Amino acid sequence: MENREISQAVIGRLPRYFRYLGELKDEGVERISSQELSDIMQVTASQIRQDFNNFGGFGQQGYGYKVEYLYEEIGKILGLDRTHNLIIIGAGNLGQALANYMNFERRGFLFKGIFDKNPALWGRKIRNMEIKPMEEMEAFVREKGIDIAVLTIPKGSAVEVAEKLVANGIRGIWNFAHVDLPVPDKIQVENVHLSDSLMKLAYNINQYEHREH
Amino acid sequence: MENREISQAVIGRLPRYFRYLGELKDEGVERISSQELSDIMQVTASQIRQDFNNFGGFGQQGYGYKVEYLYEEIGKILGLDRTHNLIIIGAGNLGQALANYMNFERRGFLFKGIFDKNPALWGRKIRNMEIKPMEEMEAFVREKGIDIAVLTIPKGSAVEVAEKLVANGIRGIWNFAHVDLPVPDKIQVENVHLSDSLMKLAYNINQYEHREH
DNA sequence: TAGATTGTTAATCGATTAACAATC
DNA sequence: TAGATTGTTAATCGATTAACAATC
Repeated sequence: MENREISQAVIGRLPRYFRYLGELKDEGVERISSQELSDIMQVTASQIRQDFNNFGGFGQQGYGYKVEYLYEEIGKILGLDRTHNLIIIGAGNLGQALANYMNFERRGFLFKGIFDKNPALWGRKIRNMEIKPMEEMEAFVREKGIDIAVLTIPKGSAVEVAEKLVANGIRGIWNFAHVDLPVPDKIQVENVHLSDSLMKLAYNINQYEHREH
Repeated sequence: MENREISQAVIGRLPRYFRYLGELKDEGVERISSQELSDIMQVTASQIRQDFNNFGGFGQQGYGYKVEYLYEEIGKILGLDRTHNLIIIGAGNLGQALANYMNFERRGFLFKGIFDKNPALWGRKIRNMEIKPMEEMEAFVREKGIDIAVLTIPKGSAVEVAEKLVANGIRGIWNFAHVDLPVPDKIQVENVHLSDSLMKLAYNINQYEHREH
């Protein structure tokens, strides 16, 4: 669809646009101007128009944007019109929580398996899916065409597991392990470092105290 | 300690510095130059020096930085030298997973309570802490001096709960609900929108396919 | 003292915002 | 046609990188 490289700053805003447009659509709103959307989302109308125009004109001068159309188009840009096969590696609390979060399936992320190295968990069912031994992971990724692996394992083993995933054709890793993964450029990694996020919150709380106000 | 406003871009990098310095410290490394750290962390030495200098000089010309000292100082900047009282609101899968994530305690985030509106969960124990009814949350926040609330509830009730938290003196919200919280400026919010993160990963995976390579 | 490396200023780059011509 | 609002260029702002003088 598109050859220019879009900045990650723009990409990072797309899911939020998508969310707001989905809500507007559900409320039955048919059209919206960048200014109206600006008021709701607290970003400048200028940024909204710039962002959308990275992907070609979705609007109509003098009219604005058709909510449903824009929603669909942003969904396509995000790749939500296709399906992705996803596995979870690490069936601890967080892995189980993510497995049970049904909403991902709605967006085309198909939960295909969950693995753990702990034998005590093997065979136990989560979302009607048996937890499998880690040893079976590599063949599974290769043979079932798994696109995305969710890493919810301790950081000690994360790098090694990531290497195996890459060797077996994974395309993206959603990394909850508290470590940076050294993978080839062609593999996409999205980090969710929860403790980093909490530290940032702590900083902002304490900082506020030290400011004059 | 500091009056200039530090950009969120800088703050966002501090936890990662903290993590790497902690690892270096554990490995027994005593000193490091910005260039060496640059090689390890894959950011420019210039950025490292600029970032640290936002908070005053931590290094020594001709020598570099003392790892342990720098680690301690960044910890202080992040407010990890004090404790924060934290509650979790929503005892679903994610709330339970976070409650069980012991590591936060090590950083001074003290788990003081967990609440849910579902009576079936009341009294059940997580990390030796009984799940309490939502009705008790407001008084608890007020009386126990709770600083941080972790919101792991559906988006439908998140805004209303956030308002109650604010009214009872909360200082920061770690928001996992898929909605933006309209709170006063003095309340800090750190959003973890998991599905946004997954969509971003999906975009990058699909985008890579469409590029020439 | 000479060498190394910071702290800091200056230059560059990229992202955001403003402005306005194009056009529905 | 007049009014509204986009698409897009230009201006501004902020963040990153480069350069180098200060100094340990």
